[in-house]
Amino acid sequence: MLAYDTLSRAEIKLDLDPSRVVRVFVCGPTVQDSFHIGHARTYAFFDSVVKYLRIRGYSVFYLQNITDIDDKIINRAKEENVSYDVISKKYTQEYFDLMKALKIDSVNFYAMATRHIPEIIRQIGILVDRGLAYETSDGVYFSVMKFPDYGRLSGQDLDALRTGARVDSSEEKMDPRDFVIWKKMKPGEPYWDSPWGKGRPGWHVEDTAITEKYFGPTYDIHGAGTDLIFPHHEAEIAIERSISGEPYLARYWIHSAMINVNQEKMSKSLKNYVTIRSVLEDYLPEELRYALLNAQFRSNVNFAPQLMNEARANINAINTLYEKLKFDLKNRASRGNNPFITIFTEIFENGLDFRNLFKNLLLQVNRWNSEFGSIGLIQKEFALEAIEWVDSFTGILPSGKGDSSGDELIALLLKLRKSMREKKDFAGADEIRKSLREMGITIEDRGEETIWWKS
RNA sequence: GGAUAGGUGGCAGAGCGGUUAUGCGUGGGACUGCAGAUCCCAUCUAUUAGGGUUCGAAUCCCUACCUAUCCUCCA
Repeated sequence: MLAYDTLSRAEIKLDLDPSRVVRVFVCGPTVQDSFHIGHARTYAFFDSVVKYLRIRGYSVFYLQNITDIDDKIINRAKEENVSYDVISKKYTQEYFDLMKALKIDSVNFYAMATRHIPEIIRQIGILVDRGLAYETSDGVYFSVMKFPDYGRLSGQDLDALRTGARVDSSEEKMDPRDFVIWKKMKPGEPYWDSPWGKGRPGWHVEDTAITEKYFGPTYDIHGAGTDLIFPHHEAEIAIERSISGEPYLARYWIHSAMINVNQEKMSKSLKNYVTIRSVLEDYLPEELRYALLNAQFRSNVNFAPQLMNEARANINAINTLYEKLKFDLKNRASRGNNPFITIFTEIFENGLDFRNLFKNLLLQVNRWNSEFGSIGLIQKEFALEAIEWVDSFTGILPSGKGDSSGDELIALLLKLRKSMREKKDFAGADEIRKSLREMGITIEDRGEETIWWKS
């Protein structure tokens, strides 16, 4: 399986040991505000990648952190005049609700930062003891000068960083590039006790403390959005190597690109922030997943109406064929070696290429449709199985409304409609079709019989 | 200014030295009682600009211009 590795700056073969647990860590969100489709892209992508690995027989432990203490959370709490954890709990819940809605359910464990304070303090202690971090009046900082490899992952030149005008050079930091690993509390702020006084952890150590606890000093795949490469992952590498001596805390670094709106990255100041919730008001979760996955993961995706419309059209085409196949294959039989799955596997593993996978699925859907009347049951079995296989990790088939409580009513209505059509009462028949449509039922006349499904 | 990706038809987006991908959109047709879905055909006759290498370039090299992301919290 090939994938682009940020550290190698090349597409490389992922060498994973099938006899051991594959350890995957993806940076989770800071629970400070509503979540947007950028979050959805990153988490849907890794959700599908992990599910794929599992399909291929790997046992994957997928760990994600949740940053539930942070300046932004504190500021938000101040604005709303509530305790910080009112904010963090509210948005943690929203996050989980949205992930569920998007069928992102492959994470084994969500690690809250505030539940790992002892581990964080332990790591900071080691860094201070070794002279790699120092204390000031407002916190503890990691000294970047002591870590010559800083910048390796992101291709940043340390000297260029030094001259960069936008680096925050305030306070008593020895070097403007140094990053905070412990923030001392200001009056009224939440705090935990530490050898450096009351305060809270900095962002970067949070993740290294968590991954070290569950995975040890190294693990297999570290994922996140590209915007976290610098300084966050750079800092993680600096911290963990300083502690463990292992070169890089993860063997492979996979970063998914950004979602843009009007060709610009979403941001609050530009007011081009598209929330997951707002998209789900108009589109199915599966349509969103398709739209977000349907790109090479290293390419920025511009979010526009056409993107969602295209997703809707394609999802509909796949789903329609899927329903028709299911109708024809009431008694399923497993056929073994499915040639389509073999092809799709090869396509996908060439760079985790969801876009190419979908493209080829669609090409097949077109062929299956055009030959629908003439292909045999075995081919239909293969087709159905192949579609389900793709869905099993991409999650693009509409789940529909699971309950079958209305099925009898639908059958009755269709029977009624059939007799109306026989009597040429097309106005009445169309009225029934229209009502079913409003109930979310799609029907298709096929000679004598009419098939239907929920959509 | 530095780092990293790019600049392909109305839009999205493959191809990475030699068969004018593909999807969406649009137009026409088939099927249907009709509609949708589906299928067929077509359309758009595209490769930022200028040099170069080559028998041959969207694909390699040079120059220019342009765009996005990162260099600050960020998925």
